[in-house]
Amino acid sequence: MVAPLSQLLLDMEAPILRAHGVTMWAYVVLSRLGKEPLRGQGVLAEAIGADKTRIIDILDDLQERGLIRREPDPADRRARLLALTPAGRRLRDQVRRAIRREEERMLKSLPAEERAVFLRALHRLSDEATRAQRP
Amino acid sequence: MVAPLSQLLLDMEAPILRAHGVTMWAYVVLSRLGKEPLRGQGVLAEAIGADKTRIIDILDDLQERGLIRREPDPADRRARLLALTPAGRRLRDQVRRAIRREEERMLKSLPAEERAVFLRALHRLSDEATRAQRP
DNA sequence: TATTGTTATACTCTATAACTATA
DNA sequence: TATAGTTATAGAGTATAACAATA
Repeated sequence: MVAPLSQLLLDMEAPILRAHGVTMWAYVVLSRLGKEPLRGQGVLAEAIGADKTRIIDILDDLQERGLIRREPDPADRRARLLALTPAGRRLRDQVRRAIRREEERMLKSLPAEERAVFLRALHRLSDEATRAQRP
Repeated sequence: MVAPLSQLLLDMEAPILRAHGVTMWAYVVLSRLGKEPLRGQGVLAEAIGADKTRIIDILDDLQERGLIRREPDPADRRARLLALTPAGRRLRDQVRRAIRREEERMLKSLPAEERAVFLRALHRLSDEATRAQRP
């Protein structure tokens, strides 16, 4: 039951992401970064459950488009400091809002009370899931 | 939230499937077939959301191991009739029981009432998902 | 000619190993 | 020497196109 639901969500998100010119992983990166710089691409990759080699092209693209800052850490110039630019934050918020709207639509078939319980349970289980995967 | 949960379920199922000597797709095939023959590999592929070319090796293997019957339909010898053998049904039931046990374990953190609501909502949403994907 | 299953091929995603630059 | 990032390569999974058998 979970797998088809996950697939439906991906299919729902795909046109939204495309309309905003980002791939799924690019959006995941934008969602994880904030105004305050994150230290190290490896740390970011680990945080979003991706390989460090996989996010390089994504970061290249986001940087070229002015959506993230990415500069060597003065304290250790091997590492990169990563942060959203204002434009990156705007884009992330736009996409997030569009996706949330669609999610709301999908949840419309559930009565309000049932929906609240469902989301709470889903939160709990997915928290356990992420914790179980990095023990 | 759904994606990590889906991943956790896959990771949980992997060792069970391996212990019983089946891949995920082989188990999906066994789960879909019954005693009464299903007519056509294309129909089966469509039903489990796979490509018809992808299930051929899986069917070859399951047939060699005596877990399914697979014979030309006398009425139209282009198509194949597919059904579980008794051994196939036994294996499917064993795997299903083992997976259900693990799922119960994962749901233990939810209060009984919450769990019931959660599962009902999940049923509803995943039904809508499968319907939405084949309109 | 159209359809079922099969084979061959190409494409995408992901992981692994080798390389560079800093430390 | 060890680590962060990068590049190059290989592998799994999937989809597309061409083919053989039957209708």
